[in-house]
Amino acid sequence: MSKKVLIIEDNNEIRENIVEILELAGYEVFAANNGKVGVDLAVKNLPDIILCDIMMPELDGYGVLYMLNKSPEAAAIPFIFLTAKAERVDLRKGMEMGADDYLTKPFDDMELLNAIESRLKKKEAQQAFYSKSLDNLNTLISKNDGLVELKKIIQERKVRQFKKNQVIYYEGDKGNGLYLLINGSVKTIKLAEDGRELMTGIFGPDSYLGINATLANEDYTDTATALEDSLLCLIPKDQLEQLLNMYPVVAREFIKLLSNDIREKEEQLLQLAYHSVRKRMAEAMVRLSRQHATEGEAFKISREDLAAMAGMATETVSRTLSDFKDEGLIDKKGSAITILDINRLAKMKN
Amino acid sequence: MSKKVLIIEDNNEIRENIVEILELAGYEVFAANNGKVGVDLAVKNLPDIILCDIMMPELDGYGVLYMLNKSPEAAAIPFIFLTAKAERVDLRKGMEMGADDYLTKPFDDMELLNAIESRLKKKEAQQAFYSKSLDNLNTLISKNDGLVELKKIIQERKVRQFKKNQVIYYEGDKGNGLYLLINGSVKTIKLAEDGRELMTGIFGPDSYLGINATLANEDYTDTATALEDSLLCLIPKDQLEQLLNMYPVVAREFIKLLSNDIREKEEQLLQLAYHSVRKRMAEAMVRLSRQHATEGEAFKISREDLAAMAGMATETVSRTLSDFKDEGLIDKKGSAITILDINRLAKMKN
DNA sequence: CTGAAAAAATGATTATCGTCACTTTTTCAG
DNA sequence: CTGAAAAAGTGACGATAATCATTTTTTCAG
Repeated sequence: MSKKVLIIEDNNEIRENIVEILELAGYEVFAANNGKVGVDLAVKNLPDIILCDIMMPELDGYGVLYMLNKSPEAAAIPFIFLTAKAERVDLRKGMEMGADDYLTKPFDDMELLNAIESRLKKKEAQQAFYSKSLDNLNTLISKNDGLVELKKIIQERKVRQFKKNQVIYYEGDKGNGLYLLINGSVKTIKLAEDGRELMTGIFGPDSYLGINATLANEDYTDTATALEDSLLCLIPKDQLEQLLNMYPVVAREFIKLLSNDIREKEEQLLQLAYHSVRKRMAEAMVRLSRQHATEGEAFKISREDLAAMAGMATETVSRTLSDFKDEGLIDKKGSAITILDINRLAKMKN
Repeated sequence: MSKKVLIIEDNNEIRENIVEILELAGYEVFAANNGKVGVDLAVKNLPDIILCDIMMPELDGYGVLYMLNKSPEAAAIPFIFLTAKAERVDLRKGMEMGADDYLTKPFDDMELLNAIESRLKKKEAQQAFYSKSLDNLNTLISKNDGLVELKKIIQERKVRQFKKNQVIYYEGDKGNGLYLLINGSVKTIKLAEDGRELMTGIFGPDSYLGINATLANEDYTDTATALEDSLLCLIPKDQLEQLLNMYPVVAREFIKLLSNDIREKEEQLLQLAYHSVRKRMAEAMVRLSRQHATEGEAFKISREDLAAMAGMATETVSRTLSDFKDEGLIDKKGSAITILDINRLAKMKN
């Protein structure tokens, strides 16, 4: 079956030219001459890939991308921006919103076709990698029916890539499901009224995001952001609900996850309440090193994220880390931190 | 069927005298001449009431009470201390540990029999009240099989009274089940290394205690203490486990409870991290007034508990409350606080 | 009702950590 | 490799809230 391509471009000449090229190349092509129609077509037809101009009247390219990100189905479709040279400046913004590639106009036929091909291939590769990596998903696997069922459901779902710093969901968004983090890493933060952030969690592969919002039938309570390019899979709420009702083991499993989460949160509370910044920073280091497995290996994290993690000012983070370095507890150059003495960090008195 | 009484007393003369009196009164009597034997007999025979001397060699009365409190079954048995005048000083300690009454030696026959009678009656009354108050347990009631089942299990269980300030379970204790709070109120706290306390929860009727420890199959993560005389019912772990496996609705219900708990903890985290003491104290006031339902009504809470709730020093609590009073937000005399302007408290900026 | 003990309040002092302003280092596109 | 922008680090300063010491008020058994 031929792949479906959606092209959104207000300039008739360019659009028709692209349609012609793509049809000749054997794709099934849908075309829209403005953003609104484009979004409609995308949601209805769920094409395999979308090409979209940035500068358009009414709804521009960024707007289209934003709208598509709202629909879990459409958000997973590879998205390529078409830009004139002048627009290149704001392009990073688009890439951070989750666009996968961009083409600078004018481009020739081969450039276009290659870009599409490689995107489609990458998507397929991701899907394959994902299926394979699921075999490593020890968390929920056993010989039990319910869990096998959950695994199956997960396997059937499409994956979606999130760029570094791209937001996965916002605090207050309607919880439409549970995200399973396949690979990469993700932080969840809550915003205080004055705009300061507090990190409520930091996650590696095989973690679930938005569990409590989904399971409580409420809005997301925090904002999830990719710390690096990450692959995630959305398990829609209704499917999850069905599973929970049919298979007690699945429910039991989630109960355990939630219970442990509470335990962690309580621990964090105690720390925030009565531990000095020094001690809190040490705790954060220990947590991070656990997250990043191998000891002695450097990891990168911004002072801002560290500050949000330990609930303190970025300047205080800088100072404390400098102290730690002087004391031989860690090493650092730039944003890369290496833990040298995890035992002393873990046992820090005050 | 005649009621069973266990008497633990090292003095042979006194013990035999009491046995005689009780047998004449129609009770089935077990006697032990030291604490160890007494505990054994109590756990094995589960008498309806226990009489126990305080001063005994090896295991004294406090020790017996302590041991009995470890067994969920035995802990529910009414417990009466027998004391000489000289021992009266430390008696409060015993009462706080959960003893229900005390008799000062020497006592005459009628004093003894009356004490026993009234204790047994009170116990029965509690049990009856408890069954009735279960009807108000809206939390888990619906027409669904699973929940009806849960309710039945709860109804069959024995209640147990906890005195004001009595500990229900300690942080680190093996989680042997879930407590349902029938009436009264309970706080849960975590201890920091330096001994300072942080309150992780404050509960009113129809709440569950120790959910997460029980459901995660771990030790209790906090210490639960009765804030006033409270009635609780223990749902043992294995029965709960069975229910969870048989009835998805029950599991679903607990999942919701846990999820909401996480939400609250995250909110608390954010507050601790970035809110001023003033604001935190205001939040605590709001939470307490919600807990104690009727606005304008005074409630009692120690500055120490408030400090643990908001993660600050007791002196700071005093100061902040005085400020609030000056500003007409609350009224207070002694430990009794009345909330005057809940809206302004809730909206407090900083 | 009374007095001792516990709890609460207040005052004085100080350490911690956040803020602001500025410098230095790192990062990254071209 | 280069230079501009972003991130990290540093210094000075001050506000907040903890601590310690003491006084006042409340509680509660007798």
